[in-house]
Amino acid sequence: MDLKKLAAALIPDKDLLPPESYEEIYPERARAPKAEVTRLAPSPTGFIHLGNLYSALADERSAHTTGGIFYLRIEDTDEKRRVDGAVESVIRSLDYFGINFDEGAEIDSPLNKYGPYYQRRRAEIYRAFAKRLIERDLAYPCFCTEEELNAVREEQTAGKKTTGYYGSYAKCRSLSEERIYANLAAGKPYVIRLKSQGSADNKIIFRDEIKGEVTVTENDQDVVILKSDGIPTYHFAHAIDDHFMRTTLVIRGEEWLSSLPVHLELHKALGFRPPRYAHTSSLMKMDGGTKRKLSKRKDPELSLDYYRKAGYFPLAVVKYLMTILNSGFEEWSLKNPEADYRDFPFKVSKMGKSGALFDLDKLNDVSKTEISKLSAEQCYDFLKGWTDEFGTEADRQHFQDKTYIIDVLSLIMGIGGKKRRKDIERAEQGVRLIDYFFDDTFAPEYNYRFGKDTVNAVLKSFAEKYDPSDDNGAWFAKVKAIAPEVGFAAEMSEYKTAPEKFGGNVSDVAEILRIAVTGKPDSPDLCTIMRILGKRRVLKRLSDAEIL
RNA sequence: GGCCCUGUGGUCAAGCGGUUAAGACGGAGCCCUCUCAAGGCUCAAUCCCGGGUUCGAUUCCCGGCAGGGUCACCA
Repeated sequence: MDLKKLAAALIPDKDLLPPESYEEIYPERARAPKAEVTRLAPSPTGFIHLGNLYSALADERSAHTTGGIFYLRIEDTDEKRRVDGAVESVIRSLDYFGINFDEGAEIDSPLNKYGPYYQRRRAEIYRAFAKRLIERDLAYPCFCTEEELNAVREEQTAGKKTTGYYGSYAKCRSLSEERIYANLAAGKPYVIRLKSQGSADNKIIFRDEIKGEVTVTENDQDVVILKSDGIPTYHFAHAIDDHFMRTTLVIRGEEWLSSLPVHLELHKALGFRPPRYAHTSSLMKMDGGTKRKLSKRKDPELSLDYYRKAGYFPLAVVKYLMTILNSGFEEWSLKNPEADYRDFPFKVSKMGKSGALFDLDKLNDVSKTEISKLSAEQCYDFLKGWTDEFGTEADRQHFQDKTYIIDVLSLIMGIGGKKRRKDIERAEQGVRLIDYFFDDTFAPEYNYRFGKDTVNAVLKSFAEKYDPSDDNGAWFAKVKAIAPEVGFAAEMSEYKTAPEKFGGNVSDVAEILRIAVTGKPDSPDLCTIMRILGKRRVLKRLSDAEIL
């Protein structure tokens, strides 16, 4: 059979470049020996999720800790799945979490010399190589219909055979020249398949950057490389793109491990040296009694929007992911609390081999400590950013008064002091925590644990003694002084030795005042709260709180 | 079902033939304290099972079992 003629008939494109020329068009990158070139290669199917972020972070860190390049390639070979605006959304979402590309689709960079970065725009490259494969008898046309393929699969399943297009099941592999041209003349649609040279009897020992030595079966499947619309499949596009974009390290989910033999054979057929691969274990979730991969449909916590809405600090999400990515990160963070996470010596080889369960408690903990490190200004910006988008009208109103909010936050969060409040995981909690500092959202619940006479006596007595210029010591001395007036112990030690002799103690006096002023039995330092609220408001709240 | 990956406390996990089997989150308790928060201290809790190899296996080998993944003209 005249393969050159066949190739020309199958891929009649006029001005395809000779495949070899691409080696010069996309030369090896000048880079330091250890610098990694990595990529994120999403299909533009819509919104990016936590799994993507996780993977992107591994890519980005691998590139940037080695002085390499991290680029964005769009795998848009499946027209049906395309969603408008998806690319911008990927870039924006990642940017929100502080992850940026050096190069690639929609990235404004002088480094963009390996594009186009959309696979649909690289059609001629794939077709040039497919043509070359046909000429070399490493690929052939297949006219099988979906029905025929399904029938074969059913037969294979029934006979407990390996499913797929291989060996004697690969009918079109041995089509006669006449038959091929007749089909072509009849206008039958066709795909181009790889003519596999492998055998399922052979094992390949492969070194994965995460899993270590992996034993896989050699590929013997005549996989489709060009679909009937002339667009490549993922497998084919991956081999060509990662070669010519000079990717050194392909980091992808472990669901790809099973198609690794295909990729290895494709690289061989194409005459490329394969990149190094790192197959990451996936994020899992506990469902019922068993673990399962986090799912886009079922699990809202997979969506990145979920974290934005809930008001997690973006850096916290990233750091949480870092703790899963490299377990040494957590210990390192503890030793270097002020350090930028980017200074951590990230290594793909240190990534866990087994799928980690997504742990909300841990995320909450990381988020708490990140928020507790914010300056008053940063805290204000963070909370304001959240209220602008997700808060109530009242919240937005409150955040107009920046100086007042900053005073409140400094107190509530303990900013500047030695004791930082460290229980705010999400912006929303922080915003709700300061409601009582505003008259319109002050919603007291007067749940006193003492009777009317005691409560009113405490309230009245304090109102008489109250002087806004008192410092903490003077303020507390006054609170103490009220205790004996209502039969409470002024000293805790005194109370502890004989609790039955008193109706209560100083902390109970403080509790009554606290409920009156903040509307709740718990709050930060009451003295400071009163100072921020101001005399007029304090006195009003004290009298409003009396039991009638 | 075939093939592949994984298997240390509830969770994330160090560990690479000899350890009292780290640490973190979560849980329980105590202390401190005007309450909350924070902080300090203490406690409970782990090597999937069975065979080997070895003086000695969590660690190496084999076999089970369990969980996950994958078997498309989707990526």
